[in-house]
Amino acid sequence: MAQDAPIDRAPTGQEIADWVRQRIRTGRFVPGQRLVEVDIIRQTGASRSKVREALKRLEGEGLVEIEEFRGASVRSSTLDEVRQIYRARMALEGMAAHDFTVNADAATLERLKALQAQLDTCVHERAPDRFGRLNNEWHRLIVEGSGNKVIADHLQRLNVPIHRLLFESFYDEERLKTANADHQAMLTLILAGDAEGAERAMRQHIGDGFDTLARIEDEFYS
Amino acid sequence: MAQDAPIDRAPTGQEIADWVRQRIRTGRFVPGQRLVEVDIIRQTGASRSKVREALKRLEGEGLVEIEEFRGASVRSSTLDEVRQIYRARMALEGMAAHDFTVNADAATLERLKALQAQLDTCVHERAPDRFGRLNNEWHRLIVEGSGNKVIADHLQRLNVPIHRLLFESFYDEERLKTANADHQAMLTLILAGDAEGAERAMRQHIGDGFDTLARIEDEFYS
DNA sequence: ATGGACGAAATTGTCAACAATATCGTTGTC
DNA sequence: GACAACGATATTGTTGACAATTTCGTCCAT
Repeated sequence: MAQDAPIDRAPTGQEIADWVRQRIRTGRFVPGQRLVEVDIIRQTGASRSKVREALKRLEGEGLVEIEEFRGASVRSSTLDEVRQIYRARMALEGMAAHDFTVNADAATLERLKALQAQLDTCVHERAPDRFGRLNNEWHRLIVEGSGNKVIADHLQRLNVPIHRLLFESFYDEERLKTANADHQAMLTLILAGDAEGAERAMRQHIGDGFDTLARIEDEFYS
Repeated sequence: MAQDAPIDRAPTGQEIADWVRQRIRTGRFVPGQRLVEVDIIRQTGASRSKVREALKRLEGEGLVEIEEFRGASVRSSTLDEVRQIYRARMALEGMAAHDFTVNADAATLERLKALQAQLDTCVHERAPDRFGRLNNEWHRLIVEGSGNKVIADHLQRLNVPIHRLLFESFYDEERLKTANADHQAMLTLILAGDAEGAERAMRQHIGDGFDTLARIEDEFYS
């Protein structure tokens, strides 16, 4: 599933960008780490122009930082910047939840119900890692099902730098339970057609997610 | 103020991207128009690598479309895509209005009041063009003053493809009046510290903006 | 040992030439 | 006149070599 190996044919700039993004998400490229062109060339088999193109693209997305004659490095986010990202997520994903309630078709609703059942299982089995993955799918399903590609695109960009953090919280079992309860409540609101309720719930849910995260970070740094 | 002439020293990729963006905003590059590398080189004095870098960057922002061996052209938005953009704006700028109410300092509030006074004058003098410019400043002040740079950044990207549309509506005098009334009402809510009220008002205001636009487009195309 | 000066190596930035492809006008045929 | 085949031109894609700058190790004086 997750393509992580070098690519056989000559990769396009977009593919290299994807490759780097993935490695940032999975934590193989950590914040501050320098991204040396030759290394990427060796690992992907791409030409230098393509690598440089990809790095420029990633700079545009705010994922890497490029200094003149020093090259690219993975940008690190302060806690305050993470807070700002979460605030943007609250706005956009809240809107997505609203529009999902209005627009989602029957098949998508079924998929959401099925996903919810799987998430419930994870809670019972105390499987935070699997919960994290399914949780991501759950959120993505809402966003894609809202029918707003612009919002989906911006949310995807917002999520990359915090991707790893999205899993952190679920090792706290209390948080895992409340998060799942949030999802169940949202599902009920969605099925009832209460778009504004779903939006409020989504915003609250994401806001709580950040609060948990901030608490963890505080403990970590104190 | 608006720098439109070629640049003297060798421009950076970012500067060329800005240059192209500006020309798209001001309508000198219209949707569908092809952006030939040599032309941009001639007009900016930049090297080809830089121009190509800039175009790739703009592609990443969704502003231009690049086809293999056919080059870059200005992307055109369908009415539905504009609707999606407005929906994203409602979410993000609504959140910005909320946070502005909580975070804005006294100096910024004064600037907002001054701007509002200028806008009132424009309504009296029936100056839709000036109103459009000041209106943009008004919205930007709210966003910048909210203290959330992430949201500010995403909003700026959202606005570029619809920049010209933002002026269209104000040639309808009715719209100009209601828009200004909206601003006044929002200012009152902000000064009263009613963050949630300000957010609701902002969302309503932007939603109405799109409705007006959609009506104009409908008339235009029928 | 510490710190500075120097130079080699590593890394990024720039440019120009060439290859691949698309575009457009011309010609010839029906 | 319509249309296909063809070639000339224009345009974009790719590569490699070279320049500019930083980085890092070495040597030397204190």
